[in-house]
Amino acid sequence: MTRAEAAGLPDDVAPKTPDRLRRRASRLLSQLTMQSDRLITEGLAQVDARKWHYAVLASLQEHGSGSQATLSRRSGIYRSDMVGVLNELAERDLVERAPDPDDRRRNIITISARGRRHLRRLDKVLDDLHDELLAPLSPAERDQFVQLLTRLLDHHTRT
Amino acid sequence: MTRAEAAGLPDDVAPKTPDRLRRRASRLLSQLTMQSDRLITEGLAQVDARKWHYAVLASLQEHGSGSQATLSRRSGIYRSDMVGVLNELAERDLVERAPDPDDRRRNIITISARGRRHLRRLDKVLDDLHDELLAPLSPAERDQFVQLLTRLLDHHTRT
DNA sequence: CCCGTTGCGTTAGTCCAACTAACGATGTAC
DNA sequence: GTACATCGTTAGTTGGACTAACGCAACGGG
Repeated sequence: MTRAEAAGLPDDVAPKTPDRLRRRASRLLSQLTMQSDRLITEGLAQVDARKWHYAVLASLQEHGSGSQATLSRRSGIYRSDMVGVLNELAERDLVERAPDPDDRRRNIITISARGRRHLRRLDKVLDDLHDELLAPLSPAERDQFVQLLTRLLDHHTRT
Repeated sequence: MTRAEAAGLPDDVAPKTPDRLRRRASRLLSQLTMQSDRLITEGLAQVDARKWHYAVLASLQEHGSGSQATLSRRSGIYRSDMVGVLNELAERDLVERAPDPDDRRRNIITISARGRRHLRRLDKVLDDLHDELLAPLSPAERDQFVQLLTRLLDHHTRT
C-alpha cells in the first residue's frame, strides 16, 4: 500500500470513509457532537467556565433559587456531580450555598450579582460559539436544524 | 419546596429546563447523541457486535483489505484501539490478520466470507435502529436532517 | 409517638470512549 | 550508515455518565 502512495493513488493518502458509514445519522451525530463539544468546552475554558456552570447559572436565573436536588433535575446533572460543580461556582463567588431553614437536609443555592454578570458573559460567548458551530447554515436552516433536533430528542425522552 | 410538591405545584415535580439552555444546538446535539449511542450500542449488542465492528467491516467491504493503520484512518478508530477491535473480529472469524510479505511492519486485514455475511446482518440491524432513531421524521425530513448534519460536519472537519 | 419510607447532600467508585506516550521492529531518504 | 518516519502494540490518562451507599433529616401511617 506504500506502493499505492508512491504511485500517487490518493486512495490511501486521503482515506475514504465508506459511504454507508458516513451517511448513518448516528455516526454523523456522534462525530458532529464531538466537534461541538470540543468547540464549546474550549470556548468556555477561555473564560474559566465549563458547560455545567452555564447550565446551573441559567437555571438559577430563569427559575430562581433551589435546592441542589432541584437544580440537578432542572439541568440534567447528576446530583453526585452537582457537588463539584457547585463547589467550583461557589469558589468563584457566582452562587451562594445556604442551609434551608425550613428543611435542614437542604442547601438553597442562590445566584449572586457576580454570577448574573458572569452568566451574561457566558451567554455572549455561547452565542458566538454557536455561530461558529452553525456557520455553514442559513438562519432558516439553523431553525430547521434546531427544530428537527428538538423533535427527535422529545420523541426519545418523552418515552 | 416539598411544600410546593404537596401543594401540587408542577414546577418542581416536572422541573423545567431553561429555554436558553434547551434551545442550544450544542446541548440538543449531545443529548440526542447520547440517546442515539445508547440505541445503537444496545441494538448491536443483541447480535454480539459493537459499532467499531461495523465500521471496520464496512470499510473492508467497500475499499478492500488494508493494514491496521489504513483501517484506522478510514474508520476513525485510533490505531491504539484498533488492536482490540481486530482481536474481537478475528476471534469471531470475521476477519483475517496476515503479515504483509512486502512490509514486515504491517498486518494485512482481510474480510472473510463469514465477515461479509455478518456485515449484511449488521446493515439490516442498523437500518432498523435508524428507523427507530428517526421515527418522528418524514422521509423528506430525514434526508434534510442527514444533509444538514453532513454539511456541518464537513465544515468542521475539512478545516 | 415510634417506624418505615422517602428525599437530601455527599463520597467513592465503576464503566467506557477518546486520546496520548512510548516501545521495538522495520522501512525510507539522504 | 545515519537520521527519520511508520507500523502494531501496550499502557496509561482524562473526562463524562452513571451507580451504590452513607448519615441525616423530614414525612406519613398506625
